[in-house]
Amino acid sequence: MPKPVRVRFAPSPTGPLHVGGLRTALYNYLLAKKNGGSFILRIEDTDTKREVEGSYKYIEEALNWCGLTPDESPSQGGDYGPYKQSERKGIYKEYINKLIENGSAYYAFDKVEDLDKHRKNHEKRGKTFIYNAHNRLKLVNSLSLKKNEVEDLLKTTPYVVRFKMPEEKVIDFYDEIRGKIEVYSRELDDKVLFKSDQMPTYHFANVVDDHLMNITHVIRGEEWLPSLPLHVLLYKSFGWSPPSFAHIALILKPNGKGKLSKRDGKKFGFPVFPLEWKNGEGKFMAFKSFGILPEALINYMALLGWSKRDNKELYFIDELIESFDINSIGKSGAKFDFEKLMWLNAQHIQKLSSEDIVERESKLGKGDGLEISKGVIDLIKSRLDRLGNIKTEYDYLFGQQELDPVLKNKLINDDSLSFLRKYKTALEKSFGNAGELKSLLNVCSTIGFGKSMGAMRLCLVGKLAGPDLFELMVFLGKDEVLKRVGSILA
RNA sequence: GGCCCGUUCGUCUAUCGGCUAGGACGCCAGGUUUUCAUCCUGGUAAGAGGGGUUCGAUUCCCCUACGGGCUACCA
Repeated sequence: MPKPVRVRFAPSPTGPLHVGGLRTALYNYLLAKKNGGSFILRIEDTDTKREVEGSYKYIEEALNWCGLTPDESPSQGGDYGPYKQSERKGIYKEYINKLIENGSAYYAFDKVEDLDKHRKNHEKRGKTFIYNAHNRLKLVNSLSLKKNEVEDLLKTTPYVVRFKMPEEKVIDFYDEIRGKIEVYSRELDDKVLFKSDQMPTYHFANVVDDHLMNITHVIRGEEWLPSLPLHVLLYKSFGWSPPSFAHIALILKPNGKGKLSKRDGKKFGFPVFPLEWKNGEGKFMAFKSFGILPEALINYMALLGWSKRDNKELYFIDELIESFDINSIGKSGAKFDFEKLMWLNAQHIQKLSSEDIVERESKLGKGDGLEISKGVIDLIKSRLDRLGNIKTEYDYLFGQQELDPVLKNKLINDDSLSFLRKYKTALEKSFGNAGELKSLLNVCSTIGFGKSMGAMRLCLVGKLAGPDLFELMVFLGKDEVLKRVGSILA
């Protein structure tokens, strides 16, 4: 029997979750659900200095909003906890000692400043300083010092634990997306596994946790590809069999210069975070408050770097789970295209019932007291491509608006006023359904149907936009229509 | 600088040696809606460059260019 699929999304709590992280989470989630497996959220908070208050809560809420709810997480717990690395210190200590005992790792006492100096000197000579077999005996560590010196230093000075990278070895490893990759161990360094603050580094904690949590597939960003050989070697040093790995390409800025970053939202004028986030730099736009549906975001993120041959574009989460295939993930970085997201958003909105839209609007919590009725949505649904802007975009459905002065100048004159007067009088007598209102306008029209409609629309809307004029009249009702026309005539 | 990954319409992508290179977004044109939006129909536009391998390369190999990532006691 194959092992149950267990995948994890393992962000660091250094700020809000952005689209790149979200897509990584999504692919993990899809793989898990496709195989009836588990999706685990693990928080990698081994760098206490970079931790940002509120990040964990944000990540959790963002995943929930998108429907990517973990099966195991710090707040829900599970059989493999704790799920926060800062709470697993004892475990790492135990496992690092195993590596030291079996000769795969060693203590190092070099000062940070000394290493920096070495790096700078090498750089000056156009070389790269690599802490590994070529120079480790010239540095300060348990391989170069005598046993008693090491014991003394261990008691008196801060130390780190480094991985003992093999000297000359071809390391080959396999990535599900990229295939076989080969690297020479002499290009790699003796990475720090355990820091002087007694915390593990990413590389070490990640491998230990993935193994202990029975993770079967690691799907993560491409930025980790260069350290995959190290990770593979770590598994070997423990005598563990590694999970399978898939490194997905990064999401790029719309102009193609570098990976999409936090600040790009402001720069390009669209959100990059699911939920709102505030920090010292101010408030960041969010997909949610911008009126993007979570299912549209998920649909778009899935398609950014993954697709089926069948040309299908519109996917719901269940269909994504059904169709998802790790081998059809693309290799190259994709630029974030907000226009296409908006298009998908409109498509998903059209799939919603008016009642659903009303409910979603109310959940957006714009808290201005104005309620959006089902009638409003029925009237404008086909033209909606986002939520949250109905009251500003369709303000005339909630009250009479000022006429656009330019249009007023152009469309309101003696002729159109005389038509409006005639139509108003007729409407007072008979205000029927949309079809009847239309025929009635035709009867009253003295200046041509188009012009009449324009004048009437301007009275009701204030500009030349919006839903079908006669549907709009029915929606507003007789009194309101007469009032708005009357105020122009007055 | 070194190492690793990548490169098909403007953008997201399909193609896994036979291509008149398909779809979607965008854009343009036409139709429906006597307005606008929606919707429908059509159009626009691409395999970075140079070498191989092959009867045949977008597809396989090499080089170059370009893009991206890594090169920390950050993840």
